[in-house]
Amino acid sequence: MVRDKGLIAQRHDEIFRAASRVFISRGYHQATVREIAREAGLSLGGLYAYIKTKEDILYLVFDKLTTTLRDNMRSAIDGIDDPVEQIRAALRADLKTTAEFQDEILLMYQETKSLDRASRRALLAREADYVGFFEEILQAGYRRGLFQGDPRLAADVIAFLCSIVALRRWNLRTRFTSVEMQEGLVDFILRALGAREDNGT
Amino acid sequence: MVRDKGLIAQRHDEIFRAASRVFISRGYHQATVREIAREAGLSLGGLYAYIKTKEDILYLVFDKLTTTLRDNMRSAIDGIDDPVEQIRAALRADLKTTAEFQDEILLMYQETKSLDRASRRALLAREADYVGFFEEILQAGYRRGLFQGDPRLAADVIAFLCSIVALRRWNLRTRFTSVEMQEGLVDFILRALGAREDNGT
Amino acid sequence: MVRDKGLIAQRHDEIFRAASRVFISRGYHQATVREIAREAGLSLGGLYAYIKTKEDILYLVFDKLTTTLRDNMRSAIDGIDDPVEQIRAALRADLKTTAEFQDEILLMYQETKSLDRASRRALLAREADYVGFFEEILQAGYRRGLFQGDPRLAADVIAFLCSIVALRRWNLRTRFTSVEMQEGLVDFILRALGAREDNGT
Amino acid sequence: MVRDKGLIAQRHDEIFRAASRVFISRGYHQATVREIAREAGLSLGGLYAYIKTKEDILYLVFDKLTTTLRDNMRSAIDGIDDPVEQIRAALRADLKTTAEFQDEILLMYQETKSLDRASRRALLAREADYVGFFEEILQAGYRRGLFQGDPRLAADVIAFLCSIVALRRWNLRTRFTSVEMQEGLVDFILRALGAREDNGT
DNA sequence: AATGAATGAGAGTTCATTCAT
DNA sequence: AATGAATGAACTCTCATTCAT
Repeated sequence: MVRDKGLIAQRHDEIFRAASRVFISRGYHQATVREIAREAGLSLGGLYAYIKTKEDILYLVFDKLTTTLRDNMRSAIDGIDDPVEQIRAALRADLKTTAEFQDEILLMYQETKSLDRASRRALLAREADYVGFFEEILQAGYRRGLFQGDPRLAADVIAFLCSIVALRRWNLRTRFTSVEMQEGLVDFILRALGAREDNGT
Repeated sequence: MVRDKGLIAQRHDEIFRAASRVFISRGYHQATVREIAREAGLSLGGLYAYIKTKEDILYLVFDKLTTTLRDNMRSAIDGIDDPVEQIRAALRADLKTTAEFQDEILLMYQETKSLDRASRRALLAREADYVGFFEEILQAGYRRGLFQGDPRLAADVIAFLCSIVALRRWNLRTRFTSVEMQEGLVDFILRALGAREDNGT
Repeated sequence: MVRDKGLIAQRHDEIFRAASRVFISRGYHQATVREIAREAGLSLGGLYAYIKTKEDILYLVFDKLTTTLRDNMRSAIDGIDDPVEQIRAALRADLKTTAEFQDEILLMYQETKSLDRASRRALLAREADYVGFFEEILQAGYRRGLFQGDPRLAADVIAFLCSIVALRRWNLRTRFTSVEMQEGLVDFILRALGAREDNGT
Repeated sequence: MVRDKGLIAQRHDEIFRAASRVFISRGYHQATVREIAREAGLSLGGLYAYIKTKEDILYLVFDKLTTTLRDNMRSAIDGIDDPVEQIRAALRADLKTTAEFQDEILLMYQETKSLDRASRRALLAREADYVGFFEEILQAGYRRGLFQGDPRLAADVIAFLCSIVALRRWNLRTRFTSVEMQEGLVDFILRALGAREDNGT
């Protein structure tokens, strides 16, 4: 309905931010489109000029989020060669981003099911890609004898483990500081990988 | 409304089973109380004789589930003394139960937020108890020098990691068999714990 | 808003054509003003410079249509003197025009009710005028003893009967060719009028 | 949703009556389901226990109407043998019923288009059946040499002509009494059919 | 103790119309 | 004279819950 590309991008960003807040505080089903419109500073009809359905808003939120996660990950491992250092950097980046967007990530675990088939598939494909980052690093290290165990499974496990920060926050935050948690997790994972220093041999 | 205790227990069990099926296949919000009543073989009014709100049914489902998980865990580690063997048994039990109730566990992660404050707290307290099983074992092993790292954090991490079976099934089941996954996870975790054989010294 | 009379006439014609297409294919209520604007090659605001409400567009369509019907009728009977031949010519003209504008005529029967009181009255007055064409011919023939029955009622009946082509197309077109239908109707009506050749007496 | 068959039949009848009134006075699109519910003495949700969509209500109205028309027609020609007398009886019955249900019949012409494809087809098939009543009579008379012209076309024309009472009421009622109109139409049609008395030869 | 018809608040969505640019 | 983004009232439909029977 609205033609102006720049305006659409700007509004989508506003809607993304407003919807994230509303979905996080009320949940997808409890949230009303009216609330999102109000939070985004739009009228109800105005909001509907930029989306087709309520579900579209949810997808918009997830789309922005996964794009951010991927970009953060990419720049974190850029320029590092040693697989062990890459894994360390990737883990820290993931844990940091997960901590930053813990509400959004929790939302994603809770509400991916509310997307239609096509959107859900698209989203899960992105998630699988994300696991791919870890897998590539692990495979490279494995070939050089730096890691133990199956690198494919480890990639899935590691990617999942980082989300503990978001999914078990209710429990963790009463027991550990963020630093304890992040360093503890990195150590845990590096031990699990049997990581040894790359001495170049 | 209904007084007969035995009847209440029996009906609750029927409702639990029916509601699990309906919530799992349709999601909590999409599921209607009518559907649950029909699936439980009760009339709508009849169902309301045993519950007060729709949310009650959700809590009932989670209550039965967490009870089952705890009981399974208890009997799994019963009679084993060596902490490493205990952890191994606990992990296998958890992974097995998680695989068996993967739908229910996924539901619990997705819909705990739909409970009211009090029910949510009660549920999370049970979850924390569950982590306690792992923690006790790890503490015992740590005191004997069998494990590395912080046992408190490790307990949380391990308990969470087992739920990967339910939460990332969409990805894992296309890449691994259940046995690969379960054995791979046990190995991964034992390496992370730096587990060494208890030689009694 | 727009002052230029020539421009107004031209735009009205474009709007009439666009709106006819849209109303016919989607129905008056289903049609949106946006669609009409797009079909007319105007912007939404642009369209509103030439009409005041959606209903105005409907009236415009009916106005153009009834004007065309009346003009066609006038030129069809122009220059014919014998009432029987006049009736024959009028019928053929009406049937031909009705077949040509069957969609528009169907629309008029369906949506006249959607006009406001004043517009509806104006439209029905034109329709009554149209019946007048037939009545004048019949009255003239009746005075010369060429027709039987009440010429006033016959006029209404005949005018209505021609619209069968538009209103019952769904049924007729599966059973008759256009020529069968048109000739059959003319014969039917002439028999009903008890039409006899004007032998001048 | 509601199980009780008797109750469903009774409510459907109430809904039919209420909806007829509302649709006739406001038109299908202007009418709201709330109005229909109120007019039927039901709550909004209560109404929806007996219908699935607003369109269902429209179909219900048309269904009851066409059933009534057909039944009236059947009993009108029952027991008459002479085709001319049958046609006369059929015409009178049709004109009488059409006059009685003129609002409903006008509504049917206006709003059949608002039904979905399947319902529309079902309705038009009933209409075609109705034409069949006339056609059978005409064919029988034609074989005995009592009528002129194509009986198939005549059947369509006659069936349509009777609806003039409903479709052109706005014009006719200012010019004729009901009796004038009905008798005038019967005469018009019998002349058009070239009907002659059946003298048994 | 059981039934299921009834309630009505509230949801997502559409679209005629306006008006700042 | 033209544009199209914005408005918000109004619509259809759903469903947790109640309560007369």
